[in-house]
Amino acid sequence: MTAHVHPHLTKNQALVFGSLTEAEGPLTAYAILDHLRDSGFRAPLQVYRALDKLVEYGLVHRLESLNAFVACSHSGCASHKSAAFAICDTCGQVVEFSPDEAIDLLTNWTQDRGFQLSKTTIELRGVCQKCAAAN
Amino acid sequence: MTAHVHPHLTKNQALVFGSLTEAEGPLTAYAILDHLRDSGFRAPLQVYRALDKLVEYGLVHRLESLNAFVACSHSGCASHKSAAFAICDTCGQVVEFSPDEAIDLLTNWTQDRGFQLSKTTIELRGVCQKCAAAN
DNA sequence: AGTAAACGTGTAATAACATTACACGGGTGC
DNA sequence: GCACCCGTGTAATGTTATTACACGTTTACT
Repeated sequence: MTAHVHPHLTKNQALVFGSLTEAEGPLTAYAILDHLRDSGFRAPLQVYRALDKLVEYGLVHRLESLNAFVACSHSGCASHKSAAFAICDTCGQVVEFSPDEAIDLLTNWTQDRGFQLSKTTIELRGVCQKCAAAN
Repeated sequence: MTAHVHPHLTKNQALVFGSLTEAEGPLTAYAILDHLRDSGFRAPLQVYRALDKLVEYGLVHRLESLNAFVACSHSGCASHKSAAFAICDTCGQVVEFSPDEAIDLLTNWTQDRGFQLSKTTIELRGVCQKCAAAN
């Protein structure tokens, strides 16, 4: 982080980022590859390379529990220290939020133990209000 | 959850659980398979089936960011509401802890939004004190 | 005892996710 | 010019997880 707010995106990075921003929810690398076949993508590596950079720039997050990727909700806004995700197992929708207090508590835990934290993963799985209401 | 504290383990489940408790740190399903070849294991599915049950019983946790599994530190003790993991990227050691306050905050967030939480994943990646000291 | 249901097991094949290795091309700066 | 860095293209391979099918054991009900 401490990244450029508007890093220059290469052609492939822009295509991958476009796929993710157009999508309603998270996409796997191979789903992105399929979307971009018409744009000339041929191999998984083209997607993974772009994703690596986009994640590094903070424009995209990886969802570990899904092996998938989402565009950051706060693009252009580097205000949050770290992100958490509520993932609906019924409709696949993902809500990104910034539980700063909870993250502070976790960060304190690590500092108390001399653990040098580099990445925090918080993912909440369940059923969103809309899907729960729909039974 | 609300599981038996001492569920009966089948032969395969006991073998897989044994591999994980003997191991220093997390193991992938295929690493477990390799360990158990001499005990007659032949296919990944034998491992995955046992792991599914062990996770269901609360005896084993899956580490999403590692695609690996660890024996629960609190085996036989169902006291914690949910677990978090500090994972050292240098030595691979995993420390399990129960950040109840942080989890309460996250749970409140979901309740405020009518999100029915079923699973919480909290994984902290970084470098443990020992490895940091060793440079 | 007979038998159906539930569960565990064994095996093979395949699907899904991710990386390594190698070659090439376009810029930048000496 | 040429060395260096970065992005790209392609193929092959490695790693993680699931589906499908067959069979055996236990449980529980009649």
